[in-house]
Amino acid sequence: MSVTESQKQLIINQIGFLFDEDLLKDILSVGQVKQFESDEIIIDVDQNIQFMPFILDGSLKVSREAEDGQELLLYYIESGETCAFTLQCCVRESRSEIRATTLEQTTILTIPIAKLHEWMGKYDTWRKFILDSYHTRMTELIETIDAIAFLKLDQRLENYLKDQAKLKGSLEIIATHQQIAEDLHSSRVVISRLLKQMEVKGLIQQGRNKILLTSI
Amino acid sequence: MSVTESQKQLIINQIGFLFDEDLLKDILSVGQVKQFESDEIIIDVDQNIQFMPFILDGSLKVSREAEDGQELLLYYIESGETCAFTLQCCVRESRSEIRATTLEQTTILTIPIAKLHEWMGKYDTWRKFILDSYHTRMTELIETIDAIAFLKLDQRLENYLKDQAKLKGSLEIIATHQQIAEDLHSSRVVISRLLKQMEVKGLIQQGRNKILLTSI
DNA sequence: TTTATTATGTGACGTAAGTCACCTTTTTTC
DNA sequence: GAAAAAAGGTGACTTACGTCACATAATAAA
Repeated sequence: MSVTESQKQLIINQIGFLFDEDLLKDILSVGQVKQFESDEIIIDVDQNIQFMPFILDGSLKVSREAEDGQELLLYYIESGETCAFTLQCCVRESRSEIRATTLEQTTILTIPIAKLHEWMGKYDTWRKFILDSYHTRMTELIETIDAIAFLKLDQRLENYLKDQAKLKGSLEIIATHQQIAEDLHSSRVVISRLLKQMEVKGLIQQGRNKILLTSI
Repeated sequence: MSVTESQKQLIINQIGFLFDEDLLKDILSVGQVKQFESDEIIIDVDQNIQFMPFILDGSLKVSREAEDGQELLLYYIESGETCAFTLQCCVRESRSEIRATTLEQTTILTIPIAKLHEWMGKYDTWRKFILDSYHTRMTELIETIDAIAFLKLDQRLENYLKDQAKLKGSLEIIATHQQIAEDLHSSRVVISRLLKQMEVKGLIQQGRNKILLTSI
């Protein structure tokens, strides 16, 4: 057995409902469960991807890097989801175009890429899952485009804070102004100013390294 | 026969190489070829999609609309390609999140959505094509995000003009400043100014409703 | 030909956001 | 506890871009 009994239960709880029995058996027999700390890079730009990751617990952020090293947040991946970009990298044996970083302690189930292709021909629930994953990501990318193109920074910042709170399941967000600025592709000074405005309006309370959402 | 002999040849030339023989036979037996004029809306936001489109000749632009009616260009679809968004709309029976408009006289092969699912289980070359389509579109969406987030408007305009020229296969671009402004989600006045700058620099020549790329 | 309509040019001005400089406060390190 | 590092606050300034107002040129309609 490549997974322990308790890991098996976790897998069944988190992603079991997505697949039929036979496929679940296959997943349990070839999958491996790995633990990552916060802020670890799981997949990096230009890296060759060897496995497909399922998030069992925790969360990832997926971001893009410009030539000058500037970063931009694309979307988050939460429990029960996977990274659609991995799929094609495997099929095409191409390199990653994005970076995936853990946001907290995260448990990931990894599937060797050889299996992905095999299951596409074999399991209907697998095909549905893969197509769903792609579609979810595309929709989120479009939402990202909408936000950058149509919203002003103060509104994007507010959305960002709400997203973070939802993701972590807490109204207290642990982050420096610098980190937020990088995610939103802005500068520390600007973010500091906007956060101060929000504080004056009574939307948040600030402490060193943390922001508390008061009136959401 | 739902397609004529000459249409059959067009299909084989444009997309035949993608699929194996049996699948191509299926495509020829259920597909229908339709002609569209320039600037026709093929798929609109919130519309229910009944078919999957293959571009045999011509091109489409895919765009997004904000609440206030502002538009933003997402990407282009050229000969031999399809719209990945359609795929999932079919599977999920959800509504379109985007708008697809013809850029010129365009010939499209339509496949009834019922077949898509069937072929996913049946043909390996079909699965590969679908995954490839998704991946291409995601990559293009990311490039769009890169452009909006990292580039200034003058650079985006230059890229836009080059893309248009490539797409139409001509260095003369037929468009008003207003149309360009809408695609780039900017304003007419700003585009006029930037184009004038490019003209002064000797990059382009301008006429009413047209722009000629001189030094590319 | 005269009149409307559409496309483009341009100055003046407003605003969001980025940059720079420098400061204070909090935390870490020695 | 002193020194260094990290985080955050703030005024002054710049820049890209948008908006408004109005002028001119080209084309279509009457």
